[in-house]
Formats: sequence, C-alpha cells, structure tokens
Amino acid sequence: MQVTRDEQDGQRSPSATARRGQIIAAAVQVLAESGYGRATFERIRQRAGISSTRLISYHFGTRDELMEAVLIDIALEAQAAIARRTDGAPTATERLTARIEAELAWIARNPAAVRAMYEICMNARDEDGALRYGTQASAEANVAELAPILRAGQQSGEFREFDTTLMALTLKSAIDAAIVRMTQPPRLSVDDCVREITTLALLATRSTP
Amino acid sequence: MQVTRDEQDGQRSPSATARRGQIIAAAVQVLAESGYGRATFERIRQRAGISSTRLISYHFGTRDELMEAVLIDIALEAQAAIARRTDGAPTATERLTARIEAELAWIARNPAAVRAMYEICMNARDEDGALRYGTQASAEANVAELAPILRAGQQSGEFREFDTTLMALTLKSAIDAAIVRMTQPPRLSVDDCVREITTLALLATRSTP
Amino acid sequence: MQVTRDEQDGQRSPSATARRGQIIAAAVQVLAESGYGRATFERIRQRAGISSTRLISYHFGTRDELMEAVLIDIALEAQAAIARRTDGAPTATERLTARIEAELAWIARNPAAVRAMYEICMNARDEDGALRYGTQASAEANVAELAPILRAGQQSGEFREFDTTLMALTLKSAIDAAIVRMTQPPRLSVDDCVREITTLALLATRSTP
Amino acid sequence: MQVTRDEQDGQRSPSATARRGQIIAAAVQVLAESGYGRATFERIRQRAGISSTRLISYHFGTRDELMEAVLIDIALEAQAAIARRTDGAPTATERLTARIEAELAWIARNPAAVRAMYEICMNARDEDGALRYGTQASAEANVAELAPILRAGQQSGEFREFDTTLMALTLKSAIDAAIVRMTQPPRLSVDDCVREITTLALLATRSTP
DNA sequence: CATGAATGAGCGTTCATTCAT
DNA sequence: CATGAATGAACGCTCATTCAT
Repeated sequence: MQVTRDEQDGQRSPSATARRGQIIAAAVQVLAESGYGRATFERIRQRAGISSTRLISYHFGTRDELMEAVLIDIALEAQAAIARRTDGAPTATERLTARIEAELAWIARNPAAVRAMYEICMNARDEDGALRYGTQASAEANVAELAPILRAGQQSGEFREFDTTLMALTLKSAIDAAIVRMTQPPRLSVDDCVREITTLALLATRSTP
Repeated sequence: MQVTRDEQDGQRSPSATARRGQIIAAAVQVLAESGYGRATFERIRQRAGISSTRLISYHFGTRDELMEAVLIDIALEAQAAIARRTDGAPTATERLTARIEAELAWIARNPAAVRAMYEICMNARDEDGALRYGTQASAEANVAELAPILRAGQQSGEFREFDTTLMALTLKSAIDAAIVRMTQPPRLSVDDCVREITTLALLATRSTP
Repeated sequence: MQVTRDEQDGQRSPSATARRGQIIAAAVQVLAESGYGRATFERIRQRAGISSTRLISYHFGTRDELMEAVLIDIALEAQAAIARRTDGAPTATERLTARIEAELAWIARNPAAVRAMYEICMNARDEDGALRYGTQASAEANVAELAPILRAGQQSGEFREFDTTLMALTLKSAIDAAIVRMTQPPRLSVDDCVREITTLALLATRSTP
Repeated sequence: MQVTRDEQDGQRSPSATARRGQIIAAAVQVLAESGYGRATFERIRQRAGISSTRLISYHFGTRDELMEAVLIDIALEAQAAIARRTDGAPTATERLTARIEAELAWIARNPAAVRAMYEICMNARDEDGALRYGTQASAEANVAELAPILRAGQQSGEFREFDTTLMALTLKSAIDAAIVRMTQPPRLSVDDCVREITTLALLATRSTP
C-alpha cells in the first residue's frame, strides 16, 4: 500500500474536505480509545458532533472505505511531518538519522494516531477473513522510504555494502521495538530511544575505515 | 490475573469437560484465523462440528465468559508445558535457561494459541470500553513466574544483585520481541532465538567474578 | 376454579412434598418481588437454594403448572386459615363476620402471597393469549364460599331476603377495596378495615325488624 | 413523572410522527389484548401492518423506550381530552365535577388505552427489578391536577378547609374504584358512576353553611 | 428422587447500508 | 451537500423444555 495522494482529493470542495477531516479525526479518537470493534458509525458520529451517521456513509461510503481513509490520512500526515524534518539534509547519514528522529518524534507526539493505525491493521479484514492491511504492507512502505537513502549512502561511500532491503527491515524492527519501549513500562524517553536507534543505525551502516 | 485451576473444574463431569475442550479448541482456531470480531458463536459452532450455538452458551454462558475460558485454558496449558520442562533443574541458572527455552518452544509449537490469546487480549473489553486483559496482566503473570527463580539465583550466589522485577520484565520483553522475530520476516529459527535470549539472560544476570 | 385438594396429593412422598413446598415458597417470593415476567425458573432456583432448574420442571412439569400449583397452594392455605377461624361460629351472622375478619387478617399477614396470586392472575395466559385465571374465577370461588352462609342466615331469619350471589359479589368487592386501602397510602389499619366491612355487611344483610 | 410534551416532539418530521402514532396504536391494542409479556415487537409489527420489527426499534430505540412512549402518548391524550371538557368552567365546583365526568368518560371510551397503561405500570421494571412506573407516579400526577382546583375552591369559599393533597388522593381512589365497577360485573354504567362520584365529591368538599 | 446434557424457538438489539429526496 | 426513512442480516442471549440416565 504505497500511499499517495488520492486522485479525487483535488476534486473535493473545501467544505467536503473539512467534513472528512472532522470525521476522520473523530474516527481516530474512537479507534484509539474504544478499539476497532467498537468504532461504530454511531460512536464516531457522537465524537464528531454531527447529526446523523448518514453523513459518514455519505462522505466515505462503506465502513471499510472510512477505515482506509483514516489509514491513508494518518500515513500522509506522518509522511509529511517526517519529510519536513528530513528534507534538506545534505548527506545520507544525516538524512538517515533525521528520518529516525522524525519518525520517533511523530510517534511520540501522535499516540492516538499510532494506536488507531494499529487497530485498523490488526482487525480490518476482507470478506474472506484475511487481514486487509497486514504488517507486510507497512513493512513494504517503510522499505520504500528507507532503501533509497541507504542506496544513496552506499553510492556516496558513507555506508558499507549490505542488502538495503534487509537493512531497512531491520531498522523498521528497531523502531517498532522502540514504540513498545516508549509506551509500555519500564518506559524510555523519546530522546533515549532516538539516541539508541540512531547509534545502532550508524554503527550498522557505516563503512569500515 | 494469576491463572489457577478453576474451582468448578473438579466439579465438572468428564463429558462436560470434553465438550468444553472441543469448543475451546474450535474457538482458538477461529480466533487465530478470523480474529476476535469474527469469532462468533456461529463460526465456532461450525468449527466444533456441533449442531447448535446454544451448546456453547450452555457450557460457557456468555461470549465474554467463553473468551475468558479460552484464555485460561491456553495459559494453563502453557504453564503446564513449561513446568514439565523446567522442573527438576537443579540450579537457578539452569532453571532460567530451561524456562526461556520451554517458553519459546511452546510458542513456536502453538502459534494458533498465541494468536488467539493475542486477539482476546487486544480486543476483549468490558462495558466501559476498557481492555479486559491488558498487557499489564500478562506482564504481572510473567513476573510472578520469573522473579522467584531470579531471587533463588541471587541467594545461591549464581546471580548478581539486581531488581528482580525489572529483570523479569526485561526478559519478558526480550521474549516478546523474539515472538515477533520468529513469526515475521526475516524469520529467525526457534533455536536461534533461544540461543540469543538465553545468552542475553545469562550475561545480564551472572554474578561478576 | 373451585380449589380442592389435589388427587395426587396423597400419593406424594413426604420428601417430594417438602421439595414442592420449598419451591413454591421460593416462587411466591420471586413473584412478589420481581413480578410474573421475571419469575423465571432460574430465579426461583436461586431463591429455593437448589442446584438445578431441572428440579423444578421435574416436580411441576411446565411453568404454567408450577404457577397453578402456587395458586392452589396459596388458596388452600388461605382457605384453611380462614376455616380455622370461622369454624364453630354458631350463627350465620357470626360466621359472616368471622369470615370477613379472617380473610382480611390473612391478607394482612400474607402480603407476598397476595401479591403473587395477583401477579399470576393478571399475567398467566393460555396459548390463545387469554387470561388463564381471570377475576371471574376468583369471584366465583368467593361466591361459593359466601353464598351458603348467606342462605343459612336467610333460612334462620337472621338475614333479610336478597340475591345471595349479588350480595356475595358485593362483599367480595368491598374486601378487594379494603386490600387497596390497607396497602396503599393513606393506609388504613387492618382493624379499621375489619370494623368497616363487618359493619357494612351487617347493615346490608340484617333482616328488618 | 409529570407528563409534558417531549422536547424532541417538535423536531420530528410529519411522517415520523405518523409512523410513531401507527406503531403506538398497534402497541396499545396488543398490550390490551395480550398483556405486557406478550407485547413483543413481532406482535406489534403484525398489528401495525408494517414489514419489519426493525422499523419499531428505528423509531423508538429499545422496548422500554417504546413502552414509555406509549405511556406518555396515552397520558397526553387523556390530559388533552379532559382539559377540553374542563376548560371554561367558571367555578371550582363546576371544574371539579367536569373533571370527574371527563375523566370517567375518557376511561369509558378508551378501555384499551386504560388497560395498556395498566399493563405497563404493573409490569415494566428497570434492571434492578423495581417497577418503573409505580402507582405512586400516577397518584402524584393526579394530585398535581386536582389540588389546584381544590385550592381555588377553598379560596373562593366554595369548598371548606381540608388537606388538598389528601382529598385529591381520596378522589383518585374513588375514580379507580369506579373503573373497576365500570369494567367488572356487576357492571355500572358510566353515568351511574359519574353521578355517584360527583355526589361524593361535592358532599366531601362543600363548605358547610 | 434427582441430575446432566442438549436443544429450539424467540426476542431485543446493533450495525452498516440503501432508497429516496 | 445533506438528510430522513427504511431495511436486512446477524448476533448474543434467555427461557422453558426434552432426552437421557
């Protein structure tokens, strides 16, 4: 699920976009607090402070489509926030550390969004009962983001030779582990996590002198 | 939720116990395959090959109670399997490694049960919408199991001085991480995981000479 | 529904009779407290302190039969209590006042039974939806009890000529009204009610000199 | 439960109001004929001639809410009918007699509604098993209606001094008794009842000359 | 006399969705 | 852009009852 801006997005009127945003925000809160199973149209309606659940199905169609919209919205926002912090870094090393830092910072600042994403990924299923958005999807997305940075570093000589896909997955795993360590006792601070993961990343990637 | 054998357990007739087992086994499969939200009485009925969902509510009462029964059943079985492998180890060091090994082995051999447990813990909620069985509960259970071993090792001089609760939590985290690494690509073998975690545990606990 | 001692009653073993009494007593309490709709086998089982609802259906068959048994039990007990107080009164006048007094006294002393009776009469229905025990039935029973006394008084010259059925119904109505006045504010004492109704009865029946 | 027009009532569309009325009317009939316990959504659906019970829960939510809506609807209709007949009476005496007359007339003309009300009041219970709408509530409502008339009569000198609450309760009791006499054999005509109760009321309240 | 196991029917409720404007 | 009305499908649960010993 490579996330790109929806085609229809440009065609939407400003008020429609606002309504969608309002509903998505409510859905995120409900998902984070009450879980996927209880994230019903009715609860989301209450949270959004709108009059009828019909408004939700009007703007998003089915429940599955709403959930996908939530997922995309969160992913795009995260991407944007991370890109804002990562752009402009001249070297691959700096871009890598900036990216890790930005990712962890975004996670720390948006626990509800993270939880909502998690709820959707672990529960949304298609008619056959198969998970719609497995961990696979999110892993692929991450590889797509990290691999280019890693390749650039290898070409510039900053990084040693390694399998970029495997390294991207490894770093993704480390970040996932950090999420747990930031959210569950004994808690680590964001800064500590950032320090740890960036150190790990640099040691793992730097070209041996 | 320290899991002990249910009081009513002894009072149950053999046939009732068998039926319950049959239904629990079916529930585990459905939970693992289809997730908590789709683990309905009807699906479980099909899996168990019984004629009516009424049989489920007859033996377990409500859905929540069924889920709790599943949870308890899995926990008891895991405890028993681990105890079987751990008992008789003379030293704390051996008991610790045996325990880690047994736990990981059980996990590797019972992926459906692990997944079912996970589904219940992440989705079962009470009327207020709060998670019924948080990670907290499972963490506490693990501490209760590990801490005595660690204390014994400290008294015998095998282990250095450290906070046993914190160490137990840390080892629990390592095992949780290992679950992920055993189940998600790039996959590690059980043996590799065992080796890694036991090494980590021994290094972390051994008394400095 | 002229209530007579059940034929099977003599055939029942002492322990069966005791069990039936225990269950009936529990049913009366549940009916009085929770109403007909909530007077389920399960609630009665709890009250009776027995292990299985099966014991109820074993002794009484269907729910309807249980309710009828409760009704009969109450009616017989009331009849007996009233008869104990009424027997031996030499004149019709005395028997009439004794009867009114005894009836009101029993009612005052057995509010739960009265309420249970009421619940059954107002709610028990047959398959067609018709009330099983209408007010009609209880009225007829009362007439059957009172009319002989009234007729005897007429023959002895104590009472004037009147339609005994109509008079019996009227006195029954007065007693029903007294129940309400004894149970709902502004409450009247049993003694006041007795005095009022007996006065009314004597004035209404006595032969004019 | 002082009955006032529901706030939402004005917000309801004409078609919704019509549907609600249709369903309430059907519910009244079913309640009167089959009793509270058998007044299921399915039976009401049949009576209302609608296609799905879902339409009932759509308009009323839960069964309890439907029953409350029925109760309120009946109470409001009775209030309105009585007010129509009572308004414009110049003296307290006339208003009192008009009110008694109107009340009995409404009761005589709406036996099904009376019965339905009765069924709900005697059977509807909350989760604790306590009656939702006791006789207390209806008594209070009646006092609230009658007391002002009585007070006005006292101030104008038409009525003697007495406790208005107690008198209101007494008149309410007399009316309740009249209901029984109108509906159960030996039946009295409405006119007879009206005559009797109004006479009683006037004698009981008039200021002694 | 008592019990355990099983069962079928029915009920209210919830949920997302569709048909109309 | 928004809303109201209606709907069908599924679910968990409760209840009394029956079939076996």
